[in-house]
Amino acid sequence: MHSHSHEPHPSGEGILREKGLRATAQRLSIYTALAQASGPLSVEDVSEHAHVALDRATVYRTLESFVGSGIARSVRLGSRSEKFELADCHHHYLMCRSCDRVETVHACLTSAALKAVVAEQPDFASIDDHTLELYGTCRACATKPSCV
Amino acid sequence: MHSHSHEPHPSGEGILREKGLRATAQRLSIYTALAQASGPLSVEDVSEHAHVALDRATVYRTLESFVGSGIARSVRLGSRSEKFELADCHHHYLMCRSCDRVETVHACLTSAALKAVVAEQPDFASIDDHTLELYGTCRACATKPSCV
DNA sequence: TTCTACTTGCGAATTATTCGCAAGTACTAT
DNA sequence: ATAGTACTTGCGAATAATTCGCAAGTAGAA
Repeated sequence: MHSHSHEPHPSGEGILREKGLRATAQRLSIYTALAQASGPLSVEDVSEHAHVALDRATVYRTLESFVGSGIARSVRLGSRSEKFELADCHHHYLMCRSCDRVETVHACLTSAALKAVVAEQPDFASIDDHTLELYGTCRACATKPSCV
Repeated sequence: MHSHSHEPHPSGEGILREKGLRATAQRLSIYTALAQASGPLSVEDVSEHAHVALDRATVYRTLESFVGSGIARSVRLGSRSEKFELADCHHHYLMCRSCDRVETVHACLTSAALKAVVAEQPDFASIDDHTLELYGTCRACATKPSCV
């Protein structure tokens, strides 16, 4: 509600310029849609949330360039189509097998835990990123007796 | 090369019966293809490696039933299409960003490391599985000066 | 303001995945 | 071994997801 003092996310235009991408209305709109989303968006989701009309190919190409320049990342949480989110914050996902609810986890593995996993892999020089997806049962489903 | 003493993997037929699936030539062939593969296979890979002709829809349906009954699992290592592997052994993947090589990691996170990640998630009752994908640079690429 | 390279929209082409149905066959109980 | 039934398969077409080529539009540099 506080109008235009300073944005929660750094201005989309600044981000795009920084990465050497031209700041078009379409790109800014796609960036804003991602920034305001509560989770990863599919190409269709992006089109629905954007405030300008977007051709499907434009959305694909834009998201591809966002991923290429490190602005966004692609995730595939079991859905048929690819989804995208801003890459500004590393996190993981918790998924309930019973109700398909997806929760974001901001905690992360310690570097010691990661090192332990790759200790036996002599072929890898360095690990610089990772994804972790956790599957389980959320409390609501666990207490429901109908849920086997 | 030792002919027919006893198989490395339990007989496909036994596995299928155990899960309540009819043992057809197609299913056994698909099971064998997965068992002999060195990594996850796409639907097309399965068709190529199977020793009988397989209709595409049959491969999709069979893999779906394998996943449903816990024989196989589906993985999406960045590829456009879904891939499948037998679910008989939990493991993770290490991927080199420079050469796209994918290596299997048999070590796993400790339960303590996992607990630490979900410590702040009051909504989840239990975690029963997880996937972990590691991105980095393999030694070959790290020593190559052309590799930035 | 002009120029040029980068972008977009459109339409069509590919690729991935699913569906409906008739014919085939594994398994069960004779 | 045989027959019956439910589950599977192959085929063809449908749907969904993603990519491509090209002409017109536009951001940003000069």
